Amino acid sequence: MKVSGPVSAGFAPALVQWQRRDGRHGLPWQGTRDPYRVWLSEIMLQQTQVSTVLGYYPRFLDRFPDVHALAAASEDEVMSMWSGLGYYSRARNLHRCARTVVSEHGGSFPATSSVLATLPGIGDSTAAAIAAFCHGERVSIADGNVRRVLSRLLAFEGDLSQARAQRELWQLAQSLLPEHPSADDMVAYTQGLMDLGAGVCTLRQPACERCPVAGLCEARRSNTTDRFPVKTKRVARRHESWWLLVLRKTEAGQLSIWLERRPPRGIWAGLHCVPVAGDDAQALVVAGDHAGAARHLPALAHALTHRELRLHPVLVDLVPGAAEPATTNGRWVPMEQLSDVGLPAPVRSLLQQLPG
DNA sequence: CACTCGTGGTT
DNA sequence: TAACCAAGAGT
Repeated sequence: MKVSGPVSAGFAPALVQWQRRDGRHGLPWQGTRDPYRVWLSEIMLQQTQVSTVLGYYPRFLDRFPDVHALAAASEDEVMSMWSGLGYYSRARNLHRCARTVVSEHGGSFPATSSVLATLPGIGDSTAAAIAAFCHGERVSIADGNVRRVLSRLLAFEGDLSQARAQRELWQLAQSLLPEHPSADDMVAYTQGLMDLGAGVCTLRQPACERCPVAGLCEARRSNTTDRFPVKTKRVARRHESWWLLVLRKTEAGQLSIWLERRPPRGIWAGLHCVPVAGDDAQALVVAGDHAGAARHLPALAHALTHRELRLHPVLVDLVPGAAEPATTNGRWVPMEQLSDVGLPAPVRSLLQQLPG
């Protein structure tokens, strides 16, 4: 699967030149070839917008300045720093990857994309990004930006909701790489693909008048940019109601919340959370003999990729000397220490604005 | 391969 | 506003 004609010859040079003049250069993870910093940014940026990562990356880097610091940390420390960023398997794999790099690679990240892709949490696209940015390897990233830019450039008709078409397009991406790039060329080219997708070749209303390769673009020529990328399948989102039992107690002037650890698989796996029940009655069973004091707070909606959650908080203040909650593997966490615990975003939000 | 996994922004 | 999706990977 290759691209021929003027597109293959002109695309990469035009993109590289454009990126150097008009692309982004001031992001916190740019201007370095430190694999740790590049790797961390790429993991955080998976399915996550730049504006969101900007609020996490500097703090995370400050707390874990290098791969050794991250490897030495506990998983709970890592999860607390990741809390709110979502897709928490990324954080667990990040931690595992740091420990693997230290224990099996002498503390240095592998230099090639193929070896990088064997590490936890690093797939083909992330491996390519790290290798291109840090070592100038001639390999293409394969993210959403690339799929959109190239599917328009080539008027690629494959259905990108299918894995086979994605692989096919990735092969085309490989054939569009600069022919004999320097390391700096690969940095500019890789960044250029993302910058073009993020700021010019956008999902809706692409700014073709600002596009450096508009003259090569088949979708532009045929005025069909809105048909690409082709995706047929839709996300099926089912609705569920969850009851969140907020158990609260005061001991020695210390206000605490009862938190459990979520199961190792599924939604919010491994995070801390208030007890979750499938209905109101189950929540009150967990609350035990204090259910009478339960206060039902207004429900809040929380959308995940495949589910639409309706969360029903039930607040119970335990009296001094009351029996422990009827749950296992839970513990009391003082309100002041919630910032040190990995919590789902809606749960953290809920606990921060409880009524007195 | 199809499915699962968070959260926030955009239209 | 419900739908779509963003620097994807693991199972």
